Amino acid sequence: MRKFTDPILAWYETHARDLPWRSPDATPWGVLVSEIMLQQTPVVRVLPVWHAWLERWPAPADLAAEPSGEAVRAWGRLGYPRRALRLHAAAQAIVERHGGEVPDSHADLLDLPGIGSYTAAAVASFAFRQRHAVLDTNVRRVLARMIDGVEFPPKSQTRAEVATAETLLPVDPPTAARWSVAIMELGALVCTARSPRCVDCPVLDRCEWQARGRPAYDGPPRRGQTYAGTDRQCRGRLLAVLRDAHGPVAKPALDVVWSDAVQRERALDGLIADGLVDPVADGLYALPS
DNA sequence: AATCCGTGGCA
DNA sequence: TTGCCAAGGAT
Repeated sequence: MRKFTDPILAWYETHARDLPWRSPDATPWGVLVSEIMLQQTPVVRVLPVWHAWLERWPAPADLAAEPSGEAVRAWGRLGYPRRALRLHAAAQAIVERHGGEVPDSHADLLDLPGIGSYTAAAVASFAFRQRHAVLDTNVRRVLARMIDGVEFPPKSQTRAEVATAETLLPVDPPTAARWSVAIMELGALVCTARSPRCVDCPVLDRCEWQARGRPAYDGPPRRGQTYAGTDRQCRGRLLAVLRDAHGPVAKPALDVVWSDAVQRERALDGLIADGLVDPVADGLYALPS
């Protein structure tokens, strides 16, 4: 397997981006925050929010002491604001269960709100230099191409993918951790979803997809997630009003951002049910306290 | 297992 | 212009 790992590890040494959560100064909390923010959100959009977040809340206890609505507001326009709520809940859980220190075990990380198998493996690897198979969208794509010779991985993660990732994982934990970030970086910078830069690939001569002539994806069609007109867009607009306001907002200020009353009420109810909005009084709404 | 959940940049 | 996609998780 070193025929794959060695060239990618060497490539990473010279091509890795200088991201703040990879700095030796980064704390486990900083790594955890970055991983939550990076879920489905590009690095360039995360960077400024991450800096502001860590400056304001340098430790889990700092965030845990704040109302959850402050986390939602500081989240800004990163998207999927339930992540902010879960990060706040995770901070509280870290204080209550782990004395305010981010736990270093995969199982304890997995028990935290908003942390699934990927994020638990990522934090254990990147913050604590442990050995875990880290399977994100980048890694899955690299493995699909390099090993299986197909352009894209299956829709949902398979056992075979996990087995492949574990087979490639170097034995030495610190080396495994570096490998995990290296193959992710390769997927992010070179083995990209669209227009991969194969000429810059350190394992081009070992890539099965390349050997087959880079055949186009022929699996089941991707479902296009139309956004315009959805509840998600409506929720986004409603929450933006509350985020940009200083205090509680009266109902009419929410009504103006979406014309379909039925959908608007459904979206608002959903936000309340999710804990993202607090109906503080008759006709008044605010971010949760 | 399939859906839902934001947002913005880009080819 | 618009579909695609970006370090997923919860239900």
